[in-house]
Amino acid sequence: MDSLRILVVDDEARMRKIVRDFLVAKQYIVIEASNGEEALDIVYKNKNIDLVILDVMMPKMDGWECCKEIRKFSKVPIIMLTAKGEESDELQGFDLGIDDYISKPFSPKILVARIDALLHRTYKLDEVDIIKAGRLEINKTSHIVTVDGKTVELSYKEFELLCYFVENKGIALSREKILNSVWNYDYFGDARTIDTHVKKIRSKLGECGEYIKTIWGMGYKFEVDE
Amino acid sequence: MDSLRILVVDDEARMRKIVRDFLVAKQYIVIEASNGEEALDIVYKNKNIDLVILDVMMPKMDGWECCKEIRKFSKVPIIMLTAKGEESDELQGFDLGIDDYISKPFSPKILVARIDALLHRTYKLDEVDIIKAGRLEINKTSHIVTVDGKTVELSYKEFELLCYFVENKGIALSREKILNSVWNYDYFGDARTIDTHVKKIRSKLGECGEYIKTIWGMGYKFEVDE
DNA sequence: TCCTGTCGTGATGATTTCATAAGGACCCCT
DNA sequence: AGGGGTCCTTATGAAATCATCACGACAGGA
Repeated sequence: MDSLRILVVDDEARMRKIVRDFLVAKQYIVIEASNGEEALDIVYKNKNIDLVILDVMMPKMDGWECCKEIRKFSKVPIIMLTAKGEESDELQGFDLGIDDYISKPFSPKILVARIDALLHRTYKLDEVDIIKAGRLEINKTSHIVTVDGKTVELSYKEFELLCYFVENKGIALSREKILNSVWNYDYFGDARTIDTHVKKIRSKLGECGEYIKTIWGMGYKFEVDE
Repeated sequence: MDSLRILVVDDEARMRKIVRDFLVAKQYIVIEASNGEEALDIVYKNKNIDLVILDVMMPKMDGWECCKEIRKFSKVPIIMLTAKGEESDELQGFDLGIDDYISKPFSPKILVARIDALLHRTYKLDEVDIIKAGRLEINKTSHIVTVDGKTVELSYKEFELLCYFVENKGIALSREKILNSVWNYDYFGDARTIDTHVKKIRSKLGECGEYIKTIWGMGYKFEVDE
């Protein structure tokens, strides 16, 4: 994932610096604005801003106002920085379309956690679903399997079957169970078709193919040797 | 696996509908409650609820309170729906015995993914079926037998037979009974075949083989010496 | 073409049978 | 009572039989 671009809007340079330092440390790209109008301008011209951190208290155009304006043309996630005692403003904030708020003073942990959470919610970053097993890595999101980092080409069914094995590692699986889970429940074909798929997966995975164990008279089991 | 039953608790009908639609699409059975007390009642009376999705903000009895009450008599997995900015409550939530939380607003994918993950955590692991007897351990799920922690390779029939013995430890079993239980009822071969299997199991189990006692003129009995 | 599923074959391992040895129970005889 | 014989049961090892699996090849379909 490439670095995400975060716009920090605050009239106090000191505050911007604090926030920037935390974010830069977390590999984000930070753009700064010292007032609402400038922020509006930047968001408008740079369509690639991924998140806006907006201070409430600013001269000329305050945070709420700025937020309202941004929402007229953009759905970029916005986090508001509110000073203490402004909790009553929360509801207003949510109505205006902010996605989260952080009360000052805040800890760096809170700041980064909230940003991460919001970015995840918004861009669904955490849906990346990776399962590792020994030298094997399965990325369910991108449908990619690697052995020692090298990509292995699997067909759709092979991928499904492998996922099922890995998700049930250590469990002895009968052919019937496998058929019912990986194939549609209305599939009544030959259970031997599993053998064929297992064979192909094993050969494609190379040495990792041995992770799929045959349990004689029973079925298969996925297990990583120690 | 049959359809799992999920209880959705939220005072807003609109919210319940959103969640319900996603879950029904995923083949879950959805039960609804519009407040904490109702939820409590449903969980108490229907022991077959497999998961509870609980909104935090509810009139009368809120989510935390409801969770605490449910935990007094049930271990059913609970996912909390928290509104924005309630992240600080997280820790409290986990103390109260919730299993996961999802911040609003959430994507359907997140919701379903978390539910799936939690159900797997909760019920898959419970499927692990381990029987211990002296220095012997039988893992029925992964079809593994160990003596003093060392794996012993048993064939399918041997495994079945050993399980039968262990599950009936202390009970004298006639050959006929064993045949009828471990072999298919339509097997009419020689009962001597049991002897052969017992012999193989005994030798494979080493010293633990002595757990299988011969009862002269009768059959066998599994018993761990003190 | 590539994916998926089916089939036949030989190899492998599991199961059963069989022959024989070993062991226990019982009885008779001293 | 105890030794020895006999009968019946169980243990053992080997051989025969049987079932399952891996593999290659192929067919139908997207």
